Amino acid sequence: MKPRIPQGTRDFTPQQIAKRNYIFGVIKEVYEIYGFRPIETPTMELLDTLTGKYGDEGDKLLFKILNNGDFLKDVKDSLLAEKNSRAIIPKIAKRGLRYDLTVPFARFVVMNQNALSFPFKRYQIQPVWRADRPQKGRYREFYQCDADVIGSKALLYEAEFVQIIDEVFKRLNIDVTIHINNRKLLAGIAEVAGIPDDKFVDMTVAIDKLDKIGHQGVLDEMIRREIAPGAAEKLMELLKITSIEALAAKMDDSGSEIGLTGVEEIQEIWRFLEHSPLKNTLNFNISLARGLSYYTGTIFEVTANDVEMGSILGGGRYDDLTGIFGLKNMSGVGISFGAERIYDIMEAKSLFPEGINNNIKVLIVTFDHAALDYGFGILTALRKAGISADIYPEPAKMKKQMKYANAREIPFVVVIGDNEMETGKLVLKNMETGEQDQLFLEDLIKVFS
RNA sequence: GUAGCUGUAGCUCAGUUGGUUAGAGCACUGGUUUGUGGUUCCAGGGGUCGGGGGUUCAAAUCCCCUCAGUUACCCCA
Repeated sequence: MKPRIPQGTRDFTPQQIAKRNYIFGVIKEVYEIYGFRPIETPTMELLDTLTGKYGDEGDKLLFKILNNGDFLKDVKDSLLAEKNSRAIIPKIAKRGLRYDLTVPFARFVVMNQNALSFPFKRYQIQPVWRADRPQKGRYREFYQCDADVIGSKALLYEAEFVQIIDEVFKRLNIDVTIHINNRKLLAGIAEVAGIPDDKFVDMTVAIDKLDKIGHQGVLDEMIRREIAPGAAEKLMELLKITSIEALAAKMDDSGSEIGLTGVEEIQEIWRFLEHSPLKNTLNFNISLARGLSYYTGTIFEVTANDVEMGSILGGGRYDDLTGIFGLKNMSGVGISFGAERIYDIMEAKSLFPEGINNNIKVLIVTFDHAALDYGFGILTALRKAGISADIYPEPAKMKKQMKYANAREIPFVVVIGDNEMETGKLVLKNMETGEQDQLFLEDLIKVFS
């Protein structure tokens, strides 16, 4: 049987795990400094919880879990004969794998509201699953690193997230641009341009591609999406305004209340950050839209400078995420780091620091069975002293044991034979320099402590 | 869902206009050395050339179907 893994999934070697944990570690540390606490939710949710939250496209990308037992027993023959998968799925699958961490979080908040105090700040680093077509930087199983604060409309939290983003990428040594926009401002622009509400989503999908396909491309895309050419052209004119002040004036002139609110929100975030300099650039970007339909206010996105790569973080404010689960008036704002893409960037630019691969310190090699017995005692003493150590499990040829130490990138080897057992002085070899020392056990322990 | 590219040893890949017994490097095993690896030398095992069908005296190579991987679009982290 040929070993395989499902499409879009990956194995991780110890070296890769070390690097991933480094990224997760930095993100966690910063989240905790800003007062976020970790939660975890189950891998699977009830399908009811997930369906309808990500649009039709999202529903198709949900992994469903087949019910246990005789799952076809109660399905009517007529339904089976129809071959309508959509209708049959709820009958044979009541659970699905989580698609993101935000919807499970909303459910969590509603279910645990008595145990939480608001504003509630949580972070969550767990894998999610999407039955998407994999491609570069996109997988069917991947980790999200979310932080959200729920139960407050304060724009101070938006400012905090900007600081968090800045701090994380500063620590990871990646130069980024933090793009920020506001859904209300987009609504205002749509209003001024005369784009009807039912075309708003089409509009945002189109203008989100501005960087990629240019002005003409966006215009074509909007017309393809049946937005009136006149309105589309007016919108393109508005998109050319890049300063917040000019947009504020425009919204004021046109009497767009919602647009004005959007501008004011952005300006308030800027005020919070005025006296706290950032390392990275914070960029107001009118063409930033993001697909997710539940955002209602601020929208964030981060791109790495000097690297061809999609966004490495997304986020925003949503006013009514928990409403669907029966808890009204819970405004929240959150972000999600794209750990996989961050990993790829750091790998490509060799940004992982030395020494994050926490390997064992020393390997004991022996010449014969007597030495192996003796060596096992030494090994135990080292481990009791808290030193990460290993022994080659048999007195194989020196060459083989050394090769093994080398392949595992173990920095030191202790050699044990007749001489060492007689004198009690152990040979410690530095595998990098080739230098050797003779030490008693207690001195050996000191070297590694 | 649509389109392009790729499937040859455990891994990375060569294999010419179809032509004898399909190769290399790494990895693995054994020997050489015999108290020292990364950096001696020698030998060895391991392949239904993704699968099926077709053309041909002859197919890894050409054609068709199929499966898988991958990249791009849609959408998204």
